[in-house]
Amino acid sequence: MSGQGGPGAGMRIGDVAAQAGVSSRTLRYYEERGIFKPSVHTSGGERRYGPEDVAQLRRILELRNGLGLSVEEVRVFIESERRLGVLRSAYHETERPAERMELVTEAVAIRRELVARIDAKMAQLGPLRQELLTTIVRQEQRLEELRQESVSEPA
Amino acid sequence: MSGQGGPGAGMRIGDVAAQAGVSSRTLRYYEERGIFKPSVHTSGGERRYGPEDVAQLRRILELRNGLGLSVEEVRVFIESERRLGVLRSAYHETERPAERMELVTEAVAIRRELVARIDAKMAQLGPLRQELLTTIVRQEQRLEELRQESVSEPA
DNA sequence: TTGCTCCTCACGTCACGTGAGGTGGC
DNA sequence: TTGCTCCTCACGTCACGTGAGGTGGC
Repeated sequence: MSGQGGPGAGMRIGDVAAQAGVSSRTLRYYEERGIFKPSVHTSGGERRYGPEDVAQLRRILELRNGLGLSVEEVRVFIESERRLGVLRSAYHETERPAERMELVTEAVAIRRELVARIDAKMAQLGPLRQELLTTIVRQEQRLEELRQESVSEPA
Repeated sequence: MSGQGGPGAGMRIGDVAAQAGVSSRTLRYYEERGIFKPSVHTSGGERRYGPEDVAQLRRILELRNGLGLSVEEVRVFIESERRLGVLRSAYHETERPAERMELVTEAVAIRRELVARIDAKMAQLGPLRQELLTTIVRQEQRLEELRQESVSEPA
């Protein structure tokens, strides 16, 4: 036992937030909205986050930053992942095939929709990037011209 | 004169909004924040938008949706484009080379930063997309298995 | 004991959504 | 004249930001 490197167990909210590039307030807000809670609260009332919590947070921010999902949309996705985890651990036991098929079908639909969103976003980003680069190249040529002018005609 | 196809000149706010996939409120809000105003107001106080306005709006939404820029960030970008337009039209007249170089340098910097943002976003989206697809394939295999089960073992 | 971070209210802000009540245009 | 859309307040909401005032832990 021990060798955990720390006092209690898990990281404090400020460290988790800083590492993820968000504020402590954001983590508390996510907890309030039911999408991200710490595995442990200390007796003094402080939140402590384990490695799985940190991984979960990374996932949430990936969906938020990359796809611009709302907190509610993230909640639906996380919920679907959680239910699939339950399903996997109870693979051939309690659940009836019909129920499992329903869950998996729903999960596939959610993921398909996310892929569609990603594709739509990338279809926007590609041309925009290309256009910006073209403009940059053109403006750098203009800069070079202006540099020549300001040398040959100083005042 | 005339042959414009419409009564006054330009589109009404509801049509512009619907075509762009946003609400009228959003357009009024953008006007309030100084990033998007109609070229004409009718005597009755209604907003009328021309084709250049529609193109401008498309650009704004591209930056908002694709990159998640705030209204203020969009304003800075639009402002930079506007000043470059002025610069271009007054190419060899009023502006001194030093001023022009300053403006162009600033514009290049803004665009470089946007390209960097796009690259960062695409670097996030690619792997996420791949992971979702992998999961989808795996879950569809599971669905097929469950289908087999529900046939061979109906009750 | 002193800092530092944490805690819970609670009000502020950004980007709109959503009526309330009234006027303009085909 | 009747609908429909437009107008301006103005309050509501979502996702946090930002102190206010107080407690916990190295």
